Amino acid sequence: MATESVARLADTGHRLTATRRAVLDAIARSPRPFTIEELSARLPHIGRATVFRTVKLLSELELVCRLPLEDGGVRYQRAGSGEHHHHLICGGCGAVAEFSDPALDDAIERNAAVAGFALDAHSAELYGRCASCRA
Amino acid sequence: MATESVARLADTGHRLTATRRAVLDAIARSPRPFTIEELSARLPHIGRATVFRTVKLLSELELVCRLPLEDGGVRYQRAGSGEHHHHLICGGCGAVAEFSDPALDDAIERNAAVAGFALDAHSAELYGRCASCRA
DNA sequence: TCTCAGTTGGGACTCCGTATCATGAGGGCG
DNA sequence: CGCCCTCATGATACGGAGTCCCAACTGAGA
Repeated sequence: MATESVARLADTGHRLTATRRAVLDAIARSPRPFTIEELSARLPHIGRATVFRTVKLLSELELVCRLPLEDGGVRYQRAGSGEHHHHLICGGCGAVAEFSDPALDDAIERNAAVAGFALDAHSAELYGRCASCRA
Repeated sequence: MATESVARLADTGHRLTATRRAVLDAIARSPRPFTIEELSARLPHIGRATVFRTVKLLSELELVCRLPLEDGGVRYQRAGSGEHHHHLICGGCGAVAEFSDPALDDAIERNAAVAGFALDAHSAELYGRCASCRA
């Protein structure tokens, strides 16, 4: 499961340490978005600083994605396809659905162009209640 | 300049204290988005906790809006029209342009509906370089 | 196997924001 | 106009999140 991640690390000139494999593995078996503290708790033999460093590295490599929550907190999730996407975050159960929508990206680019901005990045997070939490 | 803000405070059952007027005034004369620390530095006779509390209150009343930055930091800005809008944030000079776009909001709502989400809120921030920083 | 740059652990530290609680001051009411 | 209750304030302690530091360790290329 983490094989592409391992390859990505190697390709970008990073070492494949036992620690990094353990972190990748823990992330791979996370059914839902996790906090650093949760991840760290599941890896008691790994230093907290290292968990932070590793997740930061993985998010730079786009192997995990950062989810800013409505309350200002942050969770992480392993990146689905590696494709550009946005998130729907359920305030009830914490589930996260990903979606991509060219129309949304077009709208974003059009507005940047109108304002004369050269776009580097953007974020779009939708907060609500998923279908099962609504029931 | 802060007259509508003053009215809004009174309307929502909050007191018009000298401290709050001072904070509103400092915000009103902020030419660009500010951090709490910057605001606090300009109001040396006002406690830091009070500045935090006041800005939080004003953002709940939608008199100021919260700008999550690309690097994870946060700045605030007095709310332009009070209308729903999104932000274009320049990584060069820190300028912030606001825009509203029904097409963008439609795309957001459509995606939430497709996923079966009841939407509470959303955020969309665009990061880039403004026209003058590109020159 | 040797070697060294990259990695790790863990504790100290910074930053941002909140909680606590005694004191002070709006503003409705008489 | 002045009282009084409630809300607001300030100082400080506190808490969580993330980073820094540095000595010890370990991949992986030669």
